[in-house]
Amino acid sequence: MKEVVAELVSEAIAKVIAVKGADHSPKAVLIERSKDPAHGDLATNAALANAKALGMAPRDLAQAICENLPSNSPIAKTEVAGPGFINFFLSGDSQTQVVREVLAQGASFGRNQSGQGQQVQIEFVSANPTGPLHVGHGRGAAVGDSLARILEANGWKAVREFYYNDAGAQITNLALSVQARCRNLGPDDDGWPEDGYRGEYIVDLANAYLKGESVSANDQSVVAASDPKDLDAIRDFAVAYLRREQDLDLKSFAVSFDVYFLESSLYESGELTETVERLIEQGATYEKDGALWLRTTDFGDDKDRVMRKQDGHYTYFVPDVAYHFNKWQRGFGRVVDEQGADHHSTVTRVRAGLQALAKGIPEGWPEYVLHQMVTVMRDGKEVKLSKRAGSYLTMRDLIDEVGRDATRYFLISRSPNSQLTFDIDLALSQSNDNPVYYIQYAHARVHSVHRRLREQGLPALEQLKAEEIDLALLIEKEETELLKSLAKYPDIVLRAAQSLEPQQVANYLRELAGDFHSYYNAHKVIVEDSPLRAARLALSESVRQVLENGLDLLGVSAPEYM
RNA sequence: GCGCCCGUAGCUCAGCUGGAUAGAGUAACUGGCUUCGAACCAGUUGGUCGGGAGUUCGAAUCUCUCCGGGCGCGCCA
Repeated sequence: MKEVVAELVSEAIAKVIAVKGADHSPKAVLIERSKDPAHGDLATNAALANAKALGMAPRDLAQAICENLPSNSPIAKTEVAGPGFINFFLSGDSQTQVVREVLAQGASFGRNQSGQGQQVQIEFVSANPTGPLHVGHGRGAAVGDSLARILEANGWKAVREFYYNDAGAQITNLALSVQARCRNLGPDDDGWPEDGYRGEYIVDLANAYLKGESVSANDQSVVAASDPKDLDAIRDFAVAYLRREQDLDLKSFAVSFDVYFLESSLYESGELTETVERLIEQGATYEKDGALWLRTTDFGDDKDRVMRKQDGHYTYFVPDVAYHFNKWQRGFGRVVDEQGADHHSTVTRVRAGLQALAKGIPEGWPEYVLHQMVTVMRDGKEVKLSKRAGSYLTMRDLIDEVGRDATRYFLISRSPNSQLTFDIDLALSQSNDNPVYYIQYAHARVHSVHRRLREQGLPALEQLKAEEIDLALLIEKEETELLKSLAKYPDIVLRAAQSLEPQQVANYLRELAGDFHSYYNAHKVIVEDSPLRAARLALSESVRQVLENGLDLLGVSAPEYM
């Protein structure tokens, strides 16, 4: 409807310009939804934006535009207001039409094809297999998975990928820590590896290894060799063990991946050395102080970066570049990396490496969504993040205590750009106050209306023919508000994808649920008057459908009972 | 010192490409269930949108600057 009005206004402006004979190409017409019902349904600032160039007073131009609008259109009435806004009052039909659209389209209402079926890869979580997933990973999981769902709703074909570092120094450190535990050493004993992992989970891991347990993760099965001297065996077992733990956490969060990519595969395939050689060939590197440097300053970095250290090992970002080049070669024209903001310094390096590596890779490829820190509060005090198990800092404990839906909603309802405070006491003691229940309750309420209808032997919505539903009967203030809110949903889906901001969906759903609760308290759906009942039933079911569609984009369930 | 993010009601936060009196939740107070589920609703109180300057018909939103907080700035990953 916005598009229709925008078109009409553009044509009207063109006519005004033609009449005046002015040499002016009008600015793009923006139509927005009015916040205040007194300002109609839609409004435009077109007159304000074009008045100066046409040498007209804004209000006069607004009047002229109104006079040039066709009489036969969805616009029932126009008003010039304030400094020169034009307010549009739509005909009743055009406002209630959204209900028919929702009912006809069902789960696909709000979805669009702007992605044109193209592939987009979303890499997220990508935790190193050196410990359990913590709350920060949880935020990445919630945001990344929701982004994938939102892009899918916009016609993209999303591929979810998890990259894990199973090859670097941190993994050696992990293996040494497990080995030390196998020998009954603690973090404060002599012989404990420097910077070893101190968490209690290392003890469990060591015991499992000594007992010869077998674990499987990502279709690989590893049987523990039980030999404390065999560091390679310990490494393999430890990685598989922790990968399995992480998978269980993610499963309980209802997050799954299409591809697990191993850093070690870049070494095995030779892609890592090929990448380095290619960068050397391209003249993007130089030797200095016994190290190999990449000229990242050519691509906006503030200093060049070491690629290969004096000891011959590559620095961490070299596999990152090789990995992303691999993504490019796999044909992903679009890649979104969801990471913690503490990784933001790698953005410039990875992009610089890719620019140096091959022509044709866009400068802004890959895209990044970096979420800010999650701080955890308990007893009014901040709990410092550490990988120590047995506290609420692990993702799984949080899910067990607060529930999957509440945890996902909480982690997704704020802009990734903002720091997030997860108050454990609040989440535990007052979990009913979590907005997710407010939304789910609205959904369950519509179901309860349907149930009630059945109990009373009244015809269900699906038994009614379209002509038996007269939406013109929806004239209450709360009904008008609901109709407007419903009509917004497709815009929200589009905008959430364009800005890669899932919280826009979360905020919208809270508003829609609030509008429905207000309506529900003010008016009965099941009334004696059967045409009115039919219309209200159709409206309520539309709300339920949109709540379900929106919750699905967040990975949150839409329960029928609570 | 440099880069990125943030600063809106007592607290936690929305605020879409700049728009017409700045919104929720929570806390405090007042009302509303023999009537489709009160995990709800209606209302009251509460704000120099961190400070200042600029651009604009119009700024919480854009620009500059200062202040405050977080993260990152390694031949660690």
